[in-house]
Amino acid sequence: MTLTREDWFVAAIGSLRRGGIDGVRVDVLARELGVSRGSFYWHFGNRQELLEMILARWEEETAWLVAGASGGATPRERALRYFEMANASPYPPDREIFAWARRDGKVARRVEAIEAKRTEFFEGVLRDAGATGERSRELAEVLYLATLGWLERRWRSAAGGYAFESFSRDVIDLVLREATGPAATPLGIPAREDADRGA
Amino acid sequence: MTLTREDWFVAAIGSLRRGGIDGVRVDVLARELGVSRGSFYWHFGNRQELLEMILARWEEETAWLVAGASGGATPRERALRYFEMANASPYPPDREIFAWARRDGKVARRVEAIEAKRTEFFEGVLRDAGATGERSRELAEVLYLATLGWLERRWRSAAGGYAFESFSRDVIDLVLREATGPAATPLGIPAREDADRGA
DNA sequence: TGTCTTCCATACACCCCTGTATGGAGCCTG
DNA sequence: CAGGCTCCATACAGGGGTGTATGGAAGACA
Repeated sequence: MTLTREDWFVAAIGSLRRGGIDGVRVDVLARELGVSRGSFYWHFGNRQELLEMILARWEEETAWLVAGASGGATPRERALRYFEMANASPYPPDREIFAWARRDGKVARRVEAIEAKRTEFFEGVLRDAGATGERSRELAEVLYLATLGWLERRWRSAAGGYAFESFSRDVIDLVLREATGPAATPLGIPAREDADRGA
Repeated sequence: MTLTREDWFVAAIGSLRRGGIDGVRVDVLARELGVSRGSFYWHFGNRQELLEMILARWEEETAWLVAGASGGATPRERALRYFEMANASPYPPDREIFAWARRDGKVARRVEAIEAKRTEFFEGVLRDAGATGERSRELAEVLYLATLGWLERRWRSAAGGYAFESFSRDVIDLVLREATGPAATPLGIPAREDADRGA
């Protein structure tokens, strides 16, 4: 019944979900696993090495998402699959990685690179749906930000009873309608600021 | 040049932005303010009292947002004002409060109560725009989640050059079009799952 | 001028955490 | 069954953090 490096990693993900990156502490994990810290320092050089493993594993998530979602037949289905997979992802949670990135510039740069790949995926989806270059970039951002908002809020209250399936369909369809639509005037709204600075 | 309780609070918000709630440490603040921890323990009973002050101050933000945004003439303008104010809020940052809530059930409950007020506001906006009861709740959630996504991502890369003004206008108009539209079939999309489980 | 109040410094006890050094139990292998 | 390898326990040093007790400086006030 000896532990593996992966066992420590799994326990670390649990601590990460509960207490953020600062909650990932080797003595806490050791107590949780019922062993001493001596075991940890055999499998890992130090705590930082475990944190690096968490970040590296998280970085792999996006390739997994994009590969899986790309199997969808239509643009709508590809976006839908991405949402579904992100919602049931087994990887380290985005929220805690982002919180970590806020406190560590090196992490922030790596997170930014991964997010570029994500929006790139949505951009392709929207181009396939008929959006032009500039507009597909912006709408891709809307789609991606919607997933972030959802993942941020879903851990409590299921977003007020609003089911994930409904939410993802709503957002995707709202954006896709815009992408496939005429889009002469951006949104059927008077082109610039007309009724804005009204009062 | 003596310090006030508010001075400590302001310094705490700075630490909160940089290091999350775990980064709010009295000895760090003391070094930052150039005084000893003895000063802190005169103004506050303990660290927890400072954290409570942060949360209480954050709770006040929503009333400020709703009151300010309610001055808008049209539903669209009210939503737009909410977005603008949230984007330039002087209150403790949502992101860090949410991260805190993930680690503390008591905080989570208070956050949930505040979020209910926020979605309630958007719900009213969408009802004013013509959405029915159930639909206004769902679309309100879409709007709110979009603000969360934005606030999560804006700290880096300005969301890929996609300006806040464009983003907020896009999201609001997308949702408002849906709210004011016919909405017989929810989104101009075949009512239930038709092309979904296709391949 | 003496005293009282306000605000902060200093010092102490204590806890939690990291990293390292060392030893030891158990298994595998010849 | 001797030796080596794997995995973990124990013990130590050290840093960083909280909270408390006590003293002290500086102004208000009579």
